[in-house]
Amino acid sequence: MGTKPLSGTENDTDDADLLRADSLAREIFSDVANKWALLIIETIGDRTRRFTELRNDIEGISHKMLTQNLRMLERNGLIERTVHPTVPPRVDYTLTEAGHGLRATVDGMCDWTHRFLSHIDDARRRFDAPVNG
Amino acid sequence: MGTKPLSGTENDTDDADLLRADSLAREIFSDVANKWALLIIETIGDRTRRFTELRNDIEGISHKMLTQNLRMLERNGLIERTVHPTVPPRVDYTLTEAGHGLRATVDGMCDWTHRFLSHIDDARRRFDAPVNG
DNA sequence: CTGGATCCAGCTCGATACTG
DNA sequence: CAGTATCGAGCTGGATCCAG
Repeated sequence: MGTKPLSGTENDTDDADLLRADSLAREIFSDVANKWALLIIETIGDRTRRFTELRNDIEGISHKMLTQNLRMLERNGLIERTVHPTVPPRVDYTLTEAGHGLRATVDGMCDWTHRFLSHIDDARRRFDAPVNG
Repeated sequence: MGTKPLSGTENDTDDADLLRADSLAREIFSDVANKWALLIIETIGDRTRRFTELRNDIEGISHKMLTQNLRMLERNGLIERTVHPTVPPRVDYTLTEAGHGLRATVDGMCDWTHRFLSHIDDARRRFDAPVNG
């Protein structure tokens, strides 16, 4: 709301148009539309999570990818990083308001994934079917 | 529906859990959570689009990436590919029901991007601020 | 524990050429 | 127009080491 006209009459690609027209929007979209970023956002959720917790909970993510994406998300103001000056160090990550907003859409995507899971599985099998004669 | 328990009591990462527990879900998520796939879904929208139209409308996408992602989306049953046996050939792409479902969530992400655009821009500037003394 | 830096194998992607 | 195949530069990402 606010800046966006949102005609809604017959323009069926308004959102995509905005991504096309605005290079900053496109840049943000590119940052955010990757599996590690979305998985991190989703995994933090409502909680306060520590680096190692995330590392353990996100299967397959490497130290480097986690660090890198965490920095990127922090830079974009999607997560907040709190350093506790203890020893050993303790660093907490939480979602910001913007982060929670994104999380809502990722929730939708997770939901979608599970709704169409078997449908997609079928489609794959059909597509991958041997070209037997 | 069906296979998903969905407690809803205090589990704040149920969606992420499902992505973690189910390797197929994770695989689908990984396929779909990339910028080109989402941009293609969003650009097709409600319309019937041709290869070259998509190529022209999605700024920065290469012939190869478009082909590759189109195949992947078709394999997952998210888009339908229709070949018209004319000359020159004409191939139409439309979203399937599953594709439209995904599109809805991408719409949400586009919307989010624009809602938090200036917020994110600010956060970036703060983060990138020169470490002047 | 957190995280920066480096090394390098492997994959990604763009360019190009070729088919129907 | 749509699509496949190939090649090579460059980026990605995992492993590892070091530091606070």
